[in-house]
Amino acid sequence: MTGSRLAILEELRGSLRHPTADEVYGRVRLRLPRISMGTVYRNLDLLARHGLVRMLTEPGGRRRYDTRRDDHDHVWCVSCGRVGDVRLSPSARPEDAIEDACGYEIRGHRLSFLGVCPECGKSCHTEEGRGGDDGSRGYED
Amino acid sequence: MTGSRLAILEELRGSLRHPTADEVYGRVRLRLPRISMGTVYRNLDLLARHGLVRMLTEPGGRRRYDTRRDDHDHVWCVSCGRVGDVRLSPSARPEDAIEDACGYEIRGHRLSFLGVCPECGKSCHTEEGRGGDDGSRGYED
DNA sequence: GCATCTCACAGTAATGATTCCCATTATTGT
DNA sequence: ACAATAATGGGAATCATTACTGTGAGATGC
Repeated sequence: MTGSRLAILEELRGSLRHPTADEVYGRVRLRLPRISMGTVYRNLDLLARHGLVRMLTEPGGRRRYDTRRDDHDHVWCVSCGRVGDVRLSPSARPEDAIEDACGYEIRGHRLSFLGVCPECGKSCHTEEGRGGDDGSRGYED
Repeated sequence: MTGSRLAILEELRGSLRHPTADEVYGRVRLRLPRISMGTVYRNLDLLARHGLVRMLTEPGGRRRYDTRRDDHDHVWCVSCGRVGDVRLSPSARPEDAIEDACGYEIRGHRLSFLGVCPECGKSCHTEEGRGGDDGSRGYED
């Protein structure tokens, strides 16, 4: 755990929102003025890979980072872009419970599963993890 | 509905997968060799805005397009990147039902809601749709 | 103490996806 | 047909992210 890595993690933890890499860069630079964008990306990726932060992909493609590690989902404001956290009770139908949980007026949702397709599952069994590609995106969310 | 717009929609409908803009471009260019990337993006966006296609954002950020208009969710293979469609019965717990529904070995999911946050909801009522920004991403998914 | 090794780093160039711009071309209404 | 309007092609610009390269700081061994 190097100095810049720690600074990145701390800034991320101190942030209420779910900052983009660029926002993290801006904050960390106040402490370490010589830090570079590459270092921020490298460390965010590394922290995500080790499960210390969660990487989110916003509708549109930009990435955001989250230090909450418990199981929760997200609400994106289609107007201003802000991101909130939500926890749903397991039995509730998402759309029904969500408005109460976060106060947003819900317009829709995205539900995507990440997994291994039957073809890849087969080749994994025979080739035993060809290329280590398997699960390389498991830290994304 | 112009010629290129129709060609884009037809190629999209003829595609089994969920192609990226670049893949759509490649296919449409076989028919209309002079079409440009800008036209593809402009029309995909326009078709999405009108609800004729659905825009997806893959983990990592690239966009894909889908012509199925019924309510369904997606499975992404973390190994090869292919995307599948799934329909869940409304009462089922996603993770439990999903493996049967698509044959993927599920490693995780992304659930995000798109909505209008309380602050934006308030200013909408008073300013009545300031800038038409509201809902500009409502066609995303 | 000194040579060496290694790793993270800053700085910068390169890439990939998407958007913007503008002169030209197609489409539409009359 | 003709003017008004909208869409297009081609290329440049932008944005987010990744890759490359040389440097320095700290660990390791002698």
